[in-house]
Amino acid sequence: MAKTLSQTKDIPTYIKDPKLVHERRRQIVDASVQLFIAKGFHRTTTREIARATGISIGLLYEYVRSKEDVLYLVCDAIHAEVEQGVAEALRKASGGRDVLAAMIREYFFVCHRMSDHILLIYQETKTLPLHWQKKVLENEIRLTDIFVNALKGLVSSGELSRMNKDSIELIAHNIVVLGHMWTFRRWYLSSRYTIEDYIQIQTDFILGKSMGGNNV
Amino acid sequence: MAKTLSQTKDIPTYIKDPKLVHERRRQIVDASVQLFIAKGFHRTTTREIARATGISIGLLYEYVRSKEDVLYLVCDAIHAEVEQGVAEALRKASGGRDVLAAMIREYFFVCHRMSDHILLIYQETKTLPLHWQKKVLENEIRLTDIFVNALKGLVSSGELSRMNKDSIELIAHNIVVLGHMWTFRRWYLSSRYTIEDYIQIQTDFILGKSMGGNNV
DNA sequence: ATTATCTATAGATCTATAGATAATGC
DNA sequence: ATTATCTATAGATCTATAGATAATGC
Repeated sequence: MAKTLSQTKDIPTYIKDPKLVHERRRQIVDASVQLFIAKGFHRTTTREIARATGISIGLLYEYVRSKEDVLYLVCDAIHAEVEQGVAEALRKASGGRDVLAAMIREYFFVCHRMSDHILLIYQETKTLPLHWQKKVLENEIRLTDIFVNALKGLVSSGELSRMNKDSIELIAHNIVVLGHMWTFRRWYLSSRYTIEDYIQIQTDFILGKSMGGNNV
Repeated sequence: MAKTLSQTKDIPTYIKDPKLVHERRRQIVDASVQLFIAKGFHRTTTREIARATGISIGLLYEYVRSKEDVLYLVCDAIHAEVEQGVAEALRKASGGRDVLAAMIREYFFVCHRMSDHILLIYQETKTLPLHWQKKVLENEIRLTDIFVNALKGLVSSGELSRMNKDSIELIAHNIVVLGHMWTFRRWYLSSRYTIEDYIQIQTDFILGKSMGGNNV
């Protein structure tokens, strides 16, 4: 079979029908996410992936070139889902008063919902080939930039006090990471705080309302 | 050879001399840390560990029962080093005025120095057997508690404004995690901020000096 | 005589592919 | 006739151990 190679979404395949590629890869990703979350990437075998997807091992390798390709597809899908969740959350948050608090709230709920997925990214990013690590990290920046822009808007509309650009950017990173913190310290935090408590306290912290009164 | 089993530091061994066990394991850990940081746990083979340690593969298995034992030893050693670094840092910080800022500063420098090691813990904790995961997480809490106690001291001496216990605890977690953030976002942050800048901005943020002026 | 160490390898994977077969569309 | 799929397996590991040898201390 003199296969010809078609290119879809960075990963080449021998399957001709792009629709089919899309669908099958979605199935592969859905099966793999579960497996990777449960056992980690390295302890999941390609046979398990094929079995959970409902296809043969041979067919799996028509849709990806390697197990690492699967990991990349998984990371990419998770990011897409998070980004979509965040975009929607921010739409909800905008408009009302106290926009920043609402954004934080909605974003933290996304983290809450997608805990396992975010954790997986933290664990396995380094497992990817370098050029894909870069892609994952770019995704992370894109997410942060959403908050950077929101913060800038609030500053220029006077709802937040003037800050230099470096501070704004870093605070955006802080918000993103404090959302992630709920995922990677959840084993401890969730026994002490509900997600509602967590959001409440963190919002005060981020807005400078906890420590504001220090006397130094 | 009817070997008898001796127990050292949670991991049994057939080697009788405890001093030797300690020394060899230190060698194994030193070699493995490097390898795990460079290639990750799963992509490092036991043969590589033995070779890098300067012992045979057979001898390696006299000092540990499994590759996972090595990972646990590594995680434990890293935590000991971080904790020692932090303890020393906090000693330096205490006494002067602006204790909290000094603590943050010293702690962040520890994170800066031990970037790769902290990152490794984030990546591979989930790889450990459950009862060791728990141990690693307890270590993490112990570290956080150092900050909890420091914050409590500052509150009771009036240097920080009154806060409820939940807030204090969570802020301690925040400080710890914002230190870690420098390690897992370093690829991005270090191109924009020096560690000094980072400490400066984050300290203001934590102390509520960035956003304090928001008008809502 | 006991403890520490090494060599050689069993046994168990696991990824990826070659070659055969089934399904599809002109 | 072309595309999609499956079965069977080559080939390459990798962990862990058995059994042999060297070093140590009484």
